[in-house]
Amino acid sequence: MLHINEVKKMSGVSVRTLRYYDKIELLKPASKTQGGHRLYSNTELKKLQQIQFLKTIGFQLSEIKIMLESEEWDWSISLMKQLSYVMSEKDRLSKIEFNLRELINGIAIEGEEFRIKKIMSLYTRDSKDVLTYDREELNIKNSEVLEKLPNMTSSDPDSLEWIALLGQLKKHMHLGYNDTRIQNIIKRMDEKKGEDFNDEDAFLDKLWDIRMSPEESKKHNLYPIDQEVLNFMEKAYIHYIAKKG
Amino acid sequence: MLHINEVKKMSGVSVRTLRYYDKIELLKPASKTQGGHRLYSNTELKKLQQIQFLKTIGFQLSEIKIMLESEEWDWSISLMKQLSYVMSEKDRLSKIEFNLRELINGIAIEGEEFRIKKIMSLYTRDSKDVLTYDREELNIKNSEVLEKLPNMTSSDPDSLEWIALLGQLKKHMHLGYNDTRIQNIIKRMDEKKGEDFNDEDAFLDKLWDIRMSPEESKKHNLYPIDQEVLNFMEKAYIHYIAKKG
DNA sequence: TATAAAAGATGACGTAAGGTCACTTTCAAC
DNA sequence: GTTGAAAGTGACCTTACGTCATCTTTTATA
Repeated sequence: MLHINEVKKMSGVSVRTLRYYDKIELLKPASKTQGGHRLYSNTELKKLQQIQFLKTIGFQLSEIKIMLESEEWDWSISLMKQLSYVMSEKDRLSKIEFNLRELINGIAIEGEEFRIKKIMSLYTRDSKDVLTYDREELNIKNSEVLEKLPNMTSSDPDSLEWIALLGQLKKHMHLGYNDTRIQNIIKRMDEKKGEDFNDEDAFLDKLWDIRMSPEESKKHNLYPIDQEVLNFMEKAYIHYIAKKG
Repeated sequence: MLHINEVKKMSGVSVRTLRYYDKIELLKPASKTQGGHRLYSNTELKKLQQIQFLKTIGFQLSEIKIMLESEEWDWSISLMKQLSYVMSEKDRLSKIEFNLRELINGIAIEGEEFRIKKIMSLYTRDSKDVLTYDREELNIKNSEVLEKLPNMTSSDPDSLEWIALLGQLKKHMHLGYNDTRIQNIIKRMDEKKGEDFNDEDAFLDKLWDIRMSPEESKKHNLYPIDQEVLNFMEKAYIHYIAKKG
């Protein structure tokens, strides 16, 4: 027979938790001393481990209680239920992750305040399902970019580099287009532009050429790049070519 | 001025919730009638939508309150923190999903007997060790990541470029270290490494040198860079240097 | 065997974000 | 002025315990 503290040491479950399980009748001690101290046997230890496991796969204590009480429990059904729940949760988190990355990259390019407020106001209506609303918005705005969207998610490293490079350009813009650092960034941009291997580059070239037309830039509003940065990029690029050439 | 029920209809937020937000001083009505009925203006509606959005990306009300109260809040840090939390949650759910599928398949294949044997053995034998280890590992991950965050916010375009470059390396690793595209990426890495301008680069150099020590690489786990990629990077880099002369 | 210290028990309050009653007061229309 | 709808407040409920505060039992030692 084990005292409550020994059970704690063997299972890692806190004393408070054991008393709580006793109270809600999930796990009662095998017996008690005359003075009322709880005593546990191996049977209870095993059951405790079952509880631990079922908790880690996401069941609530009330559910676990029912499962362990009834001898003939249909495990497969509740496991399937649990699996579908876990999957939907993962899905939800993926959407959140997507939104977060978009926001973070937006900040990297645009700087703090402006972008945040802009994006937040994008989610104004039915905030029930943010992502579907988002998709619709994009659909309406520009179907062209939408086709590229699956490849253009911010977690794609190729696109990410463009975002990073543009962000650095803005960050160090104050150094002037002739600065070494700026010229290096431009150089890397040019080199990356030169990689004309896959189909994505049609889009990337467009991004590069956006600087020519403010109207075009409005069409590709996924990561709005303000005109100032684009103008600066053009200047710095010309300078780079002149030096190089 | 809008009555509370009109706000509900426009925002989808329950009346109880609005009263709750009032009580915790997250969102106070613009004014009240003589009788004490809450009246909201457009300003409050907008703020409510911001709250809704921040909630959908997983922030707690207490955090949202602080964010909206302080004028110049460092959004990038809290967004990164949130992202790292979301990622660890996804990770946890993936492990649960794995366990669930294993159990379900076991039942499907082996029938009744399986559930007793497998489930029992799963938690009696080593599940306890596995689980506690698991939790601790996650905790360590989180705290370590948080320490690095101030320097390593990937909303900073400089760090972002490193992440993007490493990501591309991984993505195109299958092409082999001698491939033109790979060599181009390595070239840009080398060039960026050469930019030893500001203080952040101490960290970036470390990132570059991580390939030497697997233990160090574990410390910088925000965007886990597996050893495979690092080894590949080393090979490709050696090749690049050799070619370059 | 007396006593002190450690271990255990019990109970209350707190957590996050509200839901759900129960009861009272105000608003708006007639 | 009356009345029904809408608004107000307050209390208790939810999960799975953590954290005191106070009291009792057990155990070790003198």
